[in-house]
Amino acid sequence: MAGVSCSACPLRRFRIFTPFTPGELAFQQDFKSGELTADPRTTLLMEGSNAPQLFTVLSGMGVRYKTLENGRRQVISFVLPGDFLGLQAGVMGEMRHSVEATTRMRLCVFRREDLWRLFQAQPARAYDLTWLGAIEEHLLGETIVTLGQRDATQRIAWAFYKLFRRLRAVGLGDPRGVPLPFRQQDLADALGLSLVHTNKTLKRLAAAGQAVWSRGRLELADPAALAAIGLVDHHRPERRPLV
Amino acid sequence: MAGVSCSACPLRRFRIFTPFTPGELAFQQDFKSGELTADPRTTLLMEGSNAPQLFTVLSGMGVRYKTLENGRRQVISFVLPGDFLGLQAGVMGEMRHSVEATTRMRLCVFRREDLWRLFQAQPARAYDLTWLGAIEEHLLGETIVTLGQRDATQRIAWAFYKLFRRLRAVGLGDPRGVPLPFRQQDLADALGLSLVHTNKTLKRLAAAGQAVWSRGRLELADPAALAAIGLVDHHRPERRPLV
DNA sequence: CGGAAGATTGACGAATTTCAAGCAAAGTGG
DNA sequence: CCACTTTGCTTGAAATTCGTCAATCTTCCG
Repeated sequence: MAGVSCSACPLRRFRIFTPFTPGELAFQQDFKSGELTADPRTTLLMEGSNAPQLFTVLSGMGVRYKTLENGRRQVISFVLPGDFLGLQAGVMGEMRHSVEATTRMRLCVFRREDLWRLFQAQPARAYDLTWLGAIEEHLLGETIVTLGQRDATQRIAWAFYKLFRRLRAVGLGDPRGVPLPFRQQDLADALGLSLVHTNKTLKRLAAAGQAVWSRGRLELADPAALAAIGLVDHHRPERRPLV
Repeated sequence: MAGVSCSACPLRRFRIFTPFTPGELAFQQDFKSGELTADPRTTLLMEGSNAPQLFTVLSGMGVRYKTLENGRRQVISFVLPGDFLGLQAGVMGEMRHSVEATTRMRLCVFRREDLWRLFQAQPARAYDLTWLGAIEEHLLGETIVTLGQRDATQRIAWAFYKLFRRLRAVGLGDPRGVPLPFRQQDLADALGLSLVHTNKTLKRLAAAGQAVWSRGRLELADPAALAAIGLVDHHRPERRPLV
């Protein structure tokens, strides 16, 4: 699976090769590279934990989620290559949601102290980080709009379109389709729908020839048409020139 | 209405008294103080605009919202004293949602250029800003969980409890209740519910003696009980010591 | 081959939306 | 000060989306 170069990490200048307590996490770590590999199902960050690590996703995918007392799970967002993980814990002191690897993932690891040193010594990089945060905040805002105002078909169309664009932007897939290694249950939990209703809506989208998602691959006949169904708000966030 | 001191602005050292084009916005501005007053219904930031201003809310309340092509509106979050507005535009170049004043508001104004100068010269303040961003991101994540997994009663209980806590934290109201000058329609749009269903659910909460919201004031008999109904995740974000 | 995880389907019920009025409070102009 | 208007709140009934239950099927893997 293609990925993102480690040179894309906002903190790359401050990379520190943090050894983990052996067995502390089910990670295999390559100390030479400062990278880390996580197997599918591994919890990278756990809600309530005071994780001292920050990650940049180099390759692989996962989910951020939160579990309620009543057992229901909400997937807050899908984690794709290029995403930055742990800023919340880094800055608030504690994760308020969990992050789990869906596929095998490669990650670039930093320590929390690096974050503060970054702000002191590399304002441009700190600004980049804030930019990443704003992008993420924007995505969460759009997700709120989706959960609040769109019906099942629109939600799925919206999600498919956004995932397609995000994945294409990091070089994955081709103009016809992208890898999407999640379960229907993950999508249902992300969109606030039941598994059954998600399944039936998926079926309808496929029957209509608009989107086929099977065996971990999402194929879109006409992304623009799907965007229209999902009432997608077109906007390409661009890096704002400093000043 | 009580408020927040301007000295709480993360950018206070960089305050610049930006004169607006007269009549450009329906604002009354006090040039001497670098503050700005917005009347109810005034749009502070508009979706799609390239607003050169950033604000800290000193007093008053408003809503962030986004309107869909189909006319439906989603309130992304309620804007309370102490909130920072416009970071998205400041860093992404364009607002992706609008912000409207509900009550009369007092704001502290900055220019976008100040943001970059802040990162260069005041790393601690830049860090504060990132901290604010992380808090906001956390709130949006919780909102997603609410819209995705909670039913109408739980959503309203959750919203009431969170608003109560946030308002109390900035010194508004008293242990029995807080000012909440929004319309039922605003709450409905924030929680992804219809006005009718919101109204009936509010009625039930009031009849059960759990929360009474009328004439702009929200009274909670027992905040903890309401939190339980709303399955609220207890957590008090604290300022993380640097390093 | 057997087991487990995930996908699929139909039937039924519950939560929520929409539609359609009517009511109350607060402003506005004469 | 009073019609008149506007905005927001309230209520009932009908329509619908969506969730739950229960079962079956498929795929994958050891």
